[in-house]
Amino acid sequence: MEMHGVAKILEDIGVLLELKGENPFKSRAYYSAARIIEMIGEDELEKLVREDKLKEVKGIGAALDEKLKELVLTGRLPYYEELKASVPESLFEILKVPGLGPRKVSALYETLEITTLAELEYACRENRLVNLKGFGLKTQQNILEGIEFLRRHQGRYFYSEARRIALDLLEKLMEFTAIGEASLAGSIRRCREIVKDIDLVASTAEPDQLTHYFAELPSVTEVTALGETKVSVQLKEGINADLRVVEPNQYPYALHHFTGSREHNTALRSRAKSMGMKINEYGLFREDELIECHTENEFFAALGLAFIEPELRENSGEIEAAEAGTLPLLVKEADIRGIFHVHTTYSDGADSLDDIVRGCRDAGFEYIGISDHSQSAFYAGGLQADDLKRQREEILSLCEKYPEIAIYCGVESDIKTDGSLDYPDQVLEELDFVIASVHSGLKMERRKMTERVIRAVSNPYVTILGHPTNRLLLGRDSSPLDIEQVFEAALEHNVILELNANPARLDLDWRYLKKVRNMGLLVSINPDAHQVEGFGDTAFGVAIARKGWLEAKDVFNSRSREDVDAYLKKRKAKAGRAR
DNA sequence: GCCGTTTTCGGCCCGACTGTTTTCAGTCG
Repeated sequence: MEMHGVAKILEDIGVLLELKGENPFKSRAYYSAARIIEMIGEDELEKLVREDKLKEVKGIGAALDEKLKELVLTGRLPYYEELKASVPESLFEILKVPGLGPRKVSALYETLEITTLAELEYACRENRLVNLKGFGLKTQQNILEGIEFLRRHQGRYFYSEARRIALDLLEKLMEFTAIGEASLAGSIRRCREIVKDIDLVASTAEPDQLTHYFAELPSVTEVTALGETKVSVQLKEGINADLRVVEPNQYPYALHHFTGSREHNTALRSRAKSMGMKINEYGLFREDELIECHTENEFFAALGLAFIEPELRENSGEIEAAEAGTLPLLVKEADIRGIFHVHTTYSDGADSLDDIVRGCRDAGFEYIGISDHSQSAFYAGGLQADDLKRQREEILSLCEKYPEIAIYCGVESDIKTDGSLDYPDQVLEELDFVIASVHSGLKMERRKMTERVIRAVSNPYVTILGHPTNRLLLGRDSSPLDIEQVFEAALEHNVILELNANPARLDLDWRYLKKVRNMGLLVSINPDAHQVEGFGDTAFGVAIARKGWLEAKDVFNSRSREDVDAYLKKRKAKAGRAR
């Protein structure tokens, strides 16, 4: 049973219980368990089940323990199947309509027997919602707009894109004359790889003017809510943005509150309560007395905690670590000293080798690793052994031309379906490094795919495993793969794992990184750049690395030129002996 | 359904906004 399968099932049960009007706290218990399973991972879950230790996990009680055991051991859960059979599956689609929650969806189902988006749209057009208790003309209109919104955008955006739009908004916000402080908040501030909307927090002495100023910005196409402290708008890019406005002395509390995550906030509030305090977006209180904090730093301190970086606020151990003083010193963009995984016009890159090297030097990096596609990658103009030789000669001359930067000659070799690489050893041994990546045959059976990747990782010439799961965000699921086994093999064979920083990949997922770090594996944050501008993607990789608790010492390309030189030479010598 | 240094029962984080109501339920974050 797949980990994300288990988490998804628990999540579904939560929704189904809500639809059936069950005790909302019961649903919450399932949602919370889904989160827990997501974080602990597949291996760990199975281990806990086999050792009968699942019940010791906070948030898993007797009932969930039993259900999870059944699910993991048999791959089935009749409780879930029966629950699911009692409610039309298409109701899940309807739940995605903004403004429709389980109660309303349930009412639509019970009274009008609406089960699909199409039926709902039809019922709205036939004016059937107007006289329904709890509904009205306005709700009906909102639902119609919501359906259209869903069809246009699935309501999900890449972090890179949403962040760019959000920063533009923030800039506009700062132009308001009476602005105090303002910041990005929400999932963008936490660096989630996919976001649904933009959250902003601002302080001002003139809240009324600010909310109207925001609602009237030129990029706003629709105002969906406008209150005294909150504005919700839709932007021309399709994405929604929420602004929360507070008084200057409330700012740090509000910033924390609207940064979330919900799970982090809930956990922190419980902690505050147990310490005799109360948290809301306007402050931290003991009795009714405000505990004064001027920054988020002071806010955490008042709760007996070290400052928790926004990226870590997912309630996955950060509060405990902040209490114990064991939070990681997260890697920063400035720690990145060189770049691997860069394509040139030799294969499918847009810039010449010379331009790429110069661009990398000008960006202030100490080294660059060139890795064009290998010969099987026809679609990308992969290099024959002769082309590689020619490229190597050009690199040697560029080394003389640009002595400030080390240029490593490598390749991104396809991993063929049997797990072998795309060149014979005599070709590979000439190179400074090799990135091995799967590019085709993505839908193999799980066991075969795992064997394939492990065989590649076991090849002594492989330095880095490229985009390990092959997922495309919002486009393609990860390849079926026993990733834990791949990690073990990488550790055994001293292979670095790529964190591919392309905003559509961000592969490895941050949820794996803490485990990777604890295993002692090295990660290389690679832009997979196809032009000079592509180096900028490295920042997205750093954001994900931070989210995965990585420190500079866990990141290969935060090492100095001398250290990387030594590492690659040693690795190469070892490969030669292994043959 | 979970949890307990007040508790094995009775709580469970907290508040804004909208639309439907005429005091509040539902949704959202």
